[in-house]
Amino acid sequence: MNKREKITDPALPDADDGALKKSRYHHGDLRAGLIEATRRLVEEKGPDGFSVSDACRLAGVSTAAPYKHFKDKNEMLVAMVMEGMVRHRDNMLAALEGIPEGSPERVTALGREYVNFALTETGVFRLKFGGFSDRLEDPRLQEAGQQTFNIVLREVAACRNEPEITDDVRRRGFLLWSFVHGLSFLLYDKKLKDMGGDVELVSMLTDIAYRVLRD
Amino acid sequence: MNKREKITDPALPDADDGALKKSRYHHGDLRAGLIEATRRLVEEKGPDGFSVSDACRLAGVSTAAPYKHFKDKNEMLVAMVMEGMVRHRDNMLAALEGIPEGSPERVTALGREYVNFALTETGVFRLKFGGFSDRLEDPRLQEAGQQTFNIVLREVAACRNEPEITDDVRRRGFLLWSFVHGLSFLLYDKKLKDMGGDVELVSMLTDIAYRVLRD
DNA sequence: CTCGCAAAGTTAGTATGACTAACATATGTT
DNA sequence: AACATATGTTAGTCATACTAACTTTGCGAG
Repeated sequence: MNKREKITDPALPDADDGALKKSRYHHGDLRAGLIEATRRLVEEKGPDGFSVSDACRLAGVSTAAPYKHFKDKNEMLVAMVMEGMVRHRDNMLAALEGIPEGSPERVTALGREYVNFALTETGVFRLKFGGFSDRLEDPRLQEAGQQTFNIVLREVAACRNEPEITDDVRRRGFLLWSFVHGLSFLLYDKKLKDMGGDVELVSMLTDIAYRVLRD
Repeated sequence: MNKREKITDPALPDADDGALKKSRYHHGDLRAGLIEATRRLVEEKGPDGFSVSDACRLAGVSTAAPYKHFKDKNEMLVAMVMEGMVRHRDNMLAALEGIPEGSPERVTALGREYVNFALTETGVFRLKFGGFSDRLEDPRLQEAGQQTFNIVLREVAACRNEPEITDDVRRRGFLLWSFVHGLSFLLYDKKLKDMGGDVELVSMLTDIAYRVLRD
């Protein structure tokens, strides 16, 4: 899915030495490079283990370089999470492909993809929802999240044969969201395994969707 | 930014203020004092805004003092969260008082108290479940959480007229936990208000308990 | 009672990380 | 070609986690 090269091109060891050290003073697209480095490190070390210095080392620049592109560490994280949310939304939309309109399977597909993202891009997910710092409450992030939730609401409305997104639809959507959201956290924490549960994720999602979409 | 003074009353140095600081060379119970300071600060500044130095200032000791009682910052947090989990469990047990055995109201009462704790002691809750650092995965914390979940399982079993905690009970309990867990996160993030929802927490809990405990 | 030792504090110092200031180099109009 | 600007660097400040080595205090054995 993601084809990423090394962030800093190894930049061939200057075959013609003697000449001035002409090896790329400018990175090319450091902003993107830093976001990618941030993403990797957050996934690897966790949101609180991440440091700007590490990102700089990964990107191969000095520790002052990021501040030409981001106000501070927090803005780096916000930018990274923002990209993640876009992927999140795209993945959810893609998960709907080929499933007939108005069927509950569309809702469970969204749920599965939600959990999947949370478990795959744990760092992003936890930064966005884990209550890391109040500082991460950027309006653009809120907006992106809202858009994603609207996808769910649309499907719930379709399942309920509602032409509009009514309060009832919103309520059911929120119930489903709560469940899937909590599930994401608990599965990451391995709570299911801890209690010796051998429950299948899909059957659980189907179960809850059935319960919440009915009546 | 740091306008912090000592919180404890500077007057009456010999008075036992029972708070965080004693004026003697030896604190008396610095371990407890530091845990309390940690709790306050985590609630105030958030889990990631917390610093050992701040806790020391609050407790009125030097920045090296904590290391006579805790291995490192992480152990301070673990100790603090541990105390929180005990409160959490006690609160949930207390919430059951006076509600007839085997009634679904007992389950919703547990849910209400769960959410209430998450919203009241946000810092503790997020430290435990927000996925801060893997380092916080102390077996004693896992154990404490398991005990609390067992309270839920017992009530679910009673509602279902099961003498034992069967796989079915465990499954339904887990569904409920997921929901309430996710709800805790979303409510803190104010997602409900953001979507213009005017849904009552209690009615929502009753709703979901009804759906999951039935059939 | 007091002696001495361990527990519990202290000060001073190291290492690392976030961020800033001042300087250096590349880049793209014109 | 030249300058303005974007983008990068080095060097330094400040805060924090943690350690080392010293000091004070409580307390138990003789």
